[in-house]
Amino acid sequence: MRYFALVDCNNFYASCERLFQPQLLHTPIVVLSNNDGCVIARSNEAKALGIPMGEPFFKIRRLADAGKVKVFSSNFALYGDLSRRVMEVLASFCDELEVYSIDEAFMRLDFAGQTEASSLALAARVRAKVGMGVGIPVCVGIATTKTLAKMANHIAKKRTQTGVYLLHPGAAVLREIAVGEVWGVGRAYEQRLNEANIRTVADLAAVDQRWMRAEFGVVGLRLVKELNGEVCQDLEPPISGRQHTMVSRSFANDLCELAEIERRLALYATRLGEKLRQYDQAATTLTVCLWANRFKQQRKDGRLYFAQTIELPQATNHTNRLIEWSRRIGAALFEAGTNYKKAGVMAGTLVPAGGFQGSLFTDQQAAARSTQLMTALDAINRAQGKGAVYFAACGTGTGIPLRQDYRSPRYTTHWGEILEI
DNA sequence: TCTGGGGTCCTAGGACCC
DNA sequence: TCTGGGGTCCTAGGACCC
Repeated sequence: MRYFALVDCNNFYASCERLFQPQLLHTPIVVLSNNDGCVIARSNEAKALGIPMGEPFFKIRRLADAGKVKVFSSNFALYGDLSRRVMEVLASFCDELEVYSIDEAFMRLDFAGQTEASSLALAARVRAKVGMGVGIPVCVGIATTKTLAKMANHIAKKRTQTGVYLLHPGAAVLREIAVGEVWGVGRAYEQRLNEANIRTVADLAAVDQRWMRAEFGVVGLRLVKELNGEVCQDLEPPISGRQHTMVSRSFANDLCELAEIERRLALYATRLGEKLRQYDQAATTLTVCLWANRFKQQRKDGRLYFAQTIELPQATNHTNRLIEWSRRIGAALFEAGTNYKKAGVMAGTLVPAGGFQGSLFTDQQAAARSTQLMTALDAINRAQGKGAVYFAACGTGTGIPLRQDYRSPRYTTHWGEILEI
């Protein structure tokens, strides 16, 4: 029998912070988004205090000031490094691993000839090895489809002491779990399902599939099939097949000047070029997006989102080209008198770098020189630290001003911040 | 005062073609 | 009372995920 196992780190960002400050083991912890905007991770103790996911920080500042909850700015250098270590351990247990997000992965397990008990024992070994080797607590859910494995993981987290669970379709426990907990059922679907008197996972699994297809399309139909043990989603291949990639950031304060927005776009385009070159990809289209501040509604038509896409004359991952076009599109989108809150640059229809068709009019020598320049730029920035060399369009300041009042040290990725004992 | 940053997939509707 | 219809391609928007 082939199974999927979903391994999910418990309260991942909070667990990462705790790993280096073990005295916080039973303290409520929250981790904030960029610019310390809102809560993106909570320890169990913080959840118990009633702090919701996505809560704006200013609403819980009093709790923090009173010492009721320990607050961290997000430290993605640390989380990314610990994630990599967790995934390495998981990879040692199976041939096929799909890293689904920074804190969870699907494993393909072949349990031929194994009993249920020995499967659970394997899951327990995975859990123990990640705990010992990296220090991050995880839960493991096992089932015959990905959707059921997600559900099994949910049960492992909420309803077991062992942190592992093997789920069969039709299990009685599904009658006790709200339909909104199903992977793929968000707020909107949950409301519509409830209106149709479908309230538990078991209700959804038992629903008429033709009705589901008509009401919720193929997405809904797949959900129901997977809940009944019919495989509709296999493991995804790694990221090489990605459709597009994006760099976007909210600003610490609203921006109203084109020059400042162009500078941000240049910075984001720089990062975008790095991402593309890292995976040997090139963009054939480029989109620039601007968001107006939705809490300062100023337009009569209520529009908050402005975007424009262009087809690049030639696929590229060169920072100078990306900056040039980003600024040009940004200037076309910009309207004076609008408070902008966020901007982004997106590369679309990605193709393998080097493999793409040059235009008839491409200056081959200039293109080769530009490629050399990018290689040198990346090498220097790797050696000297991010942002050691950059384009003048990014301004001469210190990069993007980011509010990070509560950031922990980058213990594992920065020599200057290594843990001292 | 202060509200994240990535991604995916699907569908509806418009443009255009014959 | 009036109405073409069927195909493709593209984009915008909405749902979901973490």
